[in-house]
Amino acid sequence: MSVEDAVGRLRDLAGLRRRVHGTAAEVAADALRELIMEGGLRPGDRVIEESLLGPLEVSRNTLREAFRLLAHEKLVEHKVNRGVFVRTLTAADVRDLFTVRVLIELTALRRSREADWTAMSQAVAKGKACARAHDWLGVGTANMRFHKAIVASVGSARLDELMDQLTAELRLGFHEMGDPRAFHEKYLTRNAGIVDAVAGGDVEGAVGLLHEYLDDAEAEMLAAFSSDR
Amino acid sequence: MSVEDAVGRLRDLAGLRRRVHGTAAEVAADALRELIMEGGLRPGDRVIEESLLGPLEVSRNTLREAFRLLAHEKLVEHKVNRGVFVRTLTAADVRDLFTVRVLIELTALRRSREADWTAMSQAVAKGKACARAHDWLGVGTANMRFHKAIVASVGSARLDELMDQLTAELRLGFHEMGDPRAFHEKYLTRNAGIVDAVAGGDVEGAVGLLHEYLDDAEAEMLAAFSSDR
DNA sequence: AACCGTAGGATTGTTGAACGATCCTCTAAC
DNA sequence: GTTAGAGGATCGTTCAACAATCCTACGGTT
Repeated sequence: MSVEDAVGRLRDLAGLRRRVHGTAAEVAADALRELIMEGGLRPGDRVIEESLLGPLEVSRNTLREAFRLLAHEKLVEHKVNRGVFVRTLTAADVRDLFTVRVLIELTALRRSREADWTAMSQAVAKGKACARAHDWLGVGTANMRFHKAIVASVGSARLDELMDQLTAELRLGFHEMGDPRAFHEKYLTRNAGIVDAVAGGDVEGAVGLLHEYLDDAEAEMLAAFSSDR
Repeated sequence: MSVEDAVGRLRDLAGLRRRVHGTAAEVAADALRELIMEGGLRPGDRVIEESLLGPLEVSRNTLREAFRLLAHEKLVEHKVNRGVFVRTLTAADVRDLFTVRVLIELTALRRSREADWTAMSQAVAKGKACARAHDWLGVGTANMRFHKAIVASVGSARLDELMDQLTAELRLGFHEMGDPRAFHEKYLTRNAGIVDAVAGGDVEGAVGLLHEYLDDAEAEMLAAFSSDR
């Protein structure tokens, strides 16, 4: 996406949200977040304040508040006197993210009950639908939703919030990897396997499958990161 | 602490930090955070922008950036068009905080190794020293450090950060409870028991003790919360 | 040619004042 | 007693300006 395209897209995103919610800073942060998720701003890109004042139609102070919000979500990095940069995941970040996921998701899956399984299987179904439509980024989104559903079975608002942040960070890494189909499609069937196992009463088997899933995904991301750095 | 005292303390805190750290917003946030932790601002208190501009010697925009930082740490609540308030923990918050603690700390303790135990026992020693000096808030701080040390054995930066936030939130609740000695002192010996068990090779026994500890602490806090609300 | 210090420009950090928007309170009418 | 509305307090946002800092490119020295 060219810079001009990104700027235009930003104006559209800001316009859409302006009518819906909250403060100007939140609207600006929403638009920027979406642009980053779409790939319009890539990891490592510098985000210059002045270039966004026009498209977002906010003042500099408000834009800086929006930057603070995104910095807390770890989507951008704020370097004093140097500006804001779209976050670049390191191999250490990937390892840390999966360490946390393993710790939380395995325990959450053990605690899950029947009501939680339906949310999980709905996410799998959504992923299959996206795959049939060849919407591979949609498959990735559905995969994330599946894992969020696992964590949601704990019923903790703070844990849900943590998982939201972890998935947002992981998504940054997705953009740096190659073919989205090759990366996302194969995990779809594995998710289905986990649902089947847990719904069939084999909780520990499902936990084992989930652990293998996470280890494999971590290894695949790490391989991609070490190859180009 | 009177309002005038709080304002004076704030000016001192800001002056101390101004020579050390980064941006003005961070300095202001540090000073406010410390004031909240010391009890100079109590849960439910409204924090009016204008009243802090003078003591902190920052502009309104900068102060608002500081508020954003504290809001993200959940130390203050930002209500649109109504201002910022020092956060008040609800019973639901307490339950959620302990749910997360149980999930993370039990797993972390299972993974701990000898190097981690020294950090844990150092925290216990620090707590005993504070108790001898009748510094009951220091005992509470040392208790928190003990639990942070448990989580640190996972070796995850994100988990450490989460634990920092959880302890900061819990501290808000401490201020609302009565006698700090009665609340903190008895947990000191239980921490020591956990260290002894894990160092003696009885990891699962230690995990059991930790679980009981957390359940009791949660019950005690919940009892205090339901009594006055 | 390689190195170093130094302008100069570009960008961020911070301030102060201003004005509109929103909420709360107090009053007055019913 | 309840409701409606006016007024004041406070917040949300913008704008313009200046200070502080960083990056780059230039020129001098070895």
